[in-house]
Amino acid sequence: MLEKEYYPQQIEKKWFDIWEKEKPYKVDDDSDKPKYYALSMFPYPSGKLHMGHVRNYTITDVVARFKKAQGYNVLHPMGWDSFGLPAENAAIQHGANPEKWTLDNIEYMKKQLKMLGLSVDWDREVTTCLPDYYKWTQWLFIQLFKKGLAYKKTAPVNWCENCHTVLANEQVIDGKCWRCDSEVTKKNLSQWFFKITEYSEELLNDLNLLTGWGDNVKTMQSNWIGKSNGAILKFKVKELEGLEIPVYTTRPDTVYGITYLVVAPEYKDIDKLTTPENKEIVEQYRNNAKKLSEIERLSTQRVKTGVPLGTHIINPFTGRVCPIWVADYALVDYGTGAVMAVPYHDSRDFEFAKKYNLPMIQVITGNDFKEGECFEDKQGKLINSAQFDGLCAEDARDKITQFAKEQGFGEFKTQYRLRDWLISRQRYWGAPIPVVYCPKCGVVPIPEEDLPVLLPKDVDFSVKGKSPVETSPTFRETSCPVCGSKAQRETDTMDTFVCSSWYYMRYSDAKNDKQCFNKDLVNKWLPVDQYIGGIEHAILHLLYSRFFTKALRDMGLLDFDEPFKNLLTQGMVLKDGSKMSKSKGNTVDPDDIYRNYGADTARLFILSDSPPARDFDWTDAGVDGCYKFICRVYRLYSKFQDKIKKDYTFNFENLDRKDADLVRETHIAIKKITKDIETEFQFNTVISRYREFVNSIYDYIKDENAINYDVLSFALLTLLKLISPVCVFMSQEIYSSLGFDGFIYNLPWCDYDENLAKSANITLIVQVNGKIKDKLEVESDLADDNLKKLAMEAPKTKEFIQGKTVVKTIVVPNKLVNIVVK
RNA sequence: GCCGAUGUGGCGAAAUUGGUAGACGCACCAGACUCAAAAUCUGGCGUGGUUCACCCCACGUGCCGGUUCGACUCCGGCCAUCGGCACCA
Repeated sequence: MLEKEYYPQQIEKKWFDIWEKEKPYKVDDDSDKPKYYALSMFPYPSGKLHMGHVRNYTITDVVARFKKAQGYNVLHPMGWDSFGLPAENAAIQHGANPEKWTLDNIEYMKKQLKMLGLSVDWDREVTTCLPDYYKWTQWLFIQLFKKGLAYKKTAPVNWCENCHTVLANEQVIDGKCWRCDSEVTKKNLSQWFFKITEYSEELLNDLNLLTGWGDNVKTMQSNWIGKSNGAILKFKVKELEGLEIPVYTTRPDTVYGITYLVVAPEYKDIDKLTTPENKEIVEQYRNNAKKLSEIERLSTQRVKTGVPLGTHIINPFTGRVCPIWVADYALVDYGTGAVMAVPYHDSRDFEFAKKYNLPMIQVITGNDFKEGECFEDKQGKLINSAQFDGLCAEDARDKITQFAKEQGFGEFKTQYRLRDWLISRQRYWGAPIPVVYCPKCGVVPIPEEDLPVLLPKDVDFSVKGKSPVETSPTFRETSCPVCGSKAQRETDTMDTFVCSSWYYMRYSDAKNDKQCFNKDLVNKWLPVDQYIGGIEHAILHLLYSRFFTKALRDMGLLDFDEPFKNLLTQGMVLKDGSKMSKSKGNTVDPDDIYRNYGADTARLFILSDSPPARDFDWTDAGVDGCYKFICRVYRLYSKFQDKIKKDYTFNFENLDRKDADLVRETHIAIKKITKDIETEFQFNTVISRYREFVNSIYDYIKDENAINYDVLSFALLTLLKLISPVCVFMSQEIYSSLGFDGFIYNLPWCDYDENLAKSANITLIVQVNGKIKDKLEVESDLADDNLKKLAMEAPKTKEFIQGKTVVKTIVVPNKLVNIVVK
């Protein structure tokens, strides 16, 4: 029996317990239904769920339930991105154990997720910080290492002093650490990298395959990869026999305008290139450059500086001898670290040349050319360029590079901005990098049978200035797996983004203790059909995962090219116009909402108002409104629970007008709601349709004596299924109370009849010269001639066309008639 | 500077893809019920004008222009906000 009023707390608790026991969401790998993989970006177990999580997982859950109802075998898993700095910081600040801290948080948040009513198969739960998972992260590292895709090198890397670790380029935002916002400096260190650059071209090209991704994310990735086409040109050094300086340029068409050459302060041959007289000023300049922070160094505002080295290059095209300068506007890690300077046609060179009185030569001309100003036009014509004079710049770029290639001092070159992914971290709470350093054998990976390399527990978090792993008295000293002699273990751990680059594959075979996953299962379930999460991972996680997929494919571990077929980046949850955050004090605790309104209200509200991709403004009034709506729906069923017929039957042809209209409304509701979910997951309009449909039903029952209970039952039972993906607790409660067995989750989606999914009457718009003059209620599906006749005969039409000539009449079936008069 | 997204009532938004602009909701206003309040139900709600009971007219989707019988929607040119990239040669 349904209560008269709706009490979410009792009802939700009841179904929480039943679902926990009966596991209706367990997935069957062997089902012969078509598969559908719905995935949310898994959470970091920070302590408590926030509204961003609620929004993310509710969207995915509704998608999963809808697809299930449509007959798919749906995989909807959940897990924990559970390595990372906050756990370690809690350890340092409060003396907590990172593992306990993390697992406690997981336990709490897991309960919160279950209370939200997610249709998750918890038997596939993945926790990246547990050895049964990170064993396979380590195994994958070793496979990458064997393939040459994981390597160690000494390089200038990003260092965050506050977090006391190195960072990947992707984790440096505007020169600052992505986590703690403190300034990042460069350090020369030996670190582990993944060779993501090996896949630059494919990562860029395959963006075209991702038709289910938004342009915003694709452009961000494309910008990040930063492909440019140009040439390498080699310049002989006049004073040093045999030494050449290669430069990378996208403007080989301007070679005849070179007047000097610039190398970065860290350029490798800089000592050789410096004459004894210039040694002192060059040393001084380089030392100053070293002191600059990344932010200062990369600022476009800064005045360019530099000093001459004293040596010169010979331009092979002109024979011209040009001085070599060191200047920090040249970057050591892009191109070759050296730049050919063409002041007339590059604004940076122009600024520099003006400051130091270096000569300029014009080699391109065009319409907008102004004497004495930098001219960067890429479409102009060449002048002062010997046999290339008169060519348009675009052609000249190819011809000049071709010429250089034939002469042996140049070649075509494609350059990418993307750098290799730095994955080692000097921190404790991560997967240990599974290698040892042997004085005889060098870098040796741990044999597979010895995995996992467990994180040591005997560590001291209070020691400053080094990784806690290094404080373990037992971890570091070991023996070489190859020769058995004394060796040292790597104490760095992996970036957490390594763990999250393959978790969605593990869900396909989460409990496998023999392999990272079975190949058939990963090929069966992946690619992910719908991935949903925040835009903040547009580059980081999504790019790394794409790289992992391609690398694992090339190792033969799987057979697809892209991990995520469709991507929905949901907007932020705002309160009072700004992002919910603890520091602003404008957060809303999901627990409070559960307690006061129930999870169904939270689910309904977070989907209402705004489309998923846009930001969503949380308001207390909005929550109230949704709660009222849920009660309004519930009352319909509690009022008619004795009258609702499970086996309703009626013949549409024999129905009264009023009853037929409700049947039509019902078909219209199915049609529109289905369409709105299928196209772009427009849940805000789905919820509008619920309300419209409920309003129609309330209209229908106004006259209690005129109710046809077969028709009403049809409407109410349809509404119940339509609303069930969103209001999961209430719909289940009503379903069971009405005497149905099992879970409404397993009930198929509703079908509709196209002929009945439209109104019997339409409003015909009558326009004269495109302006609305009248609206007529007419039967739908009338022939054009009939509509025309009706429109012409309408009294208002006559009034407006009187004394004028009808030039033409446009009829849009079921919509309008436009009469054009003169 | 380059690239992307967005721009519609007091607010969140909708618009069958070229055909009634503002569905649905929030807020607000009025009425019913009540001793009263809450809850619930009914109705109103873009701007201006004219009459002021209802009708009618003009304007209105960031701005300017174009195409069309008809434009939030298509085309051209701008502006603003947000986001990404950027001394990348």
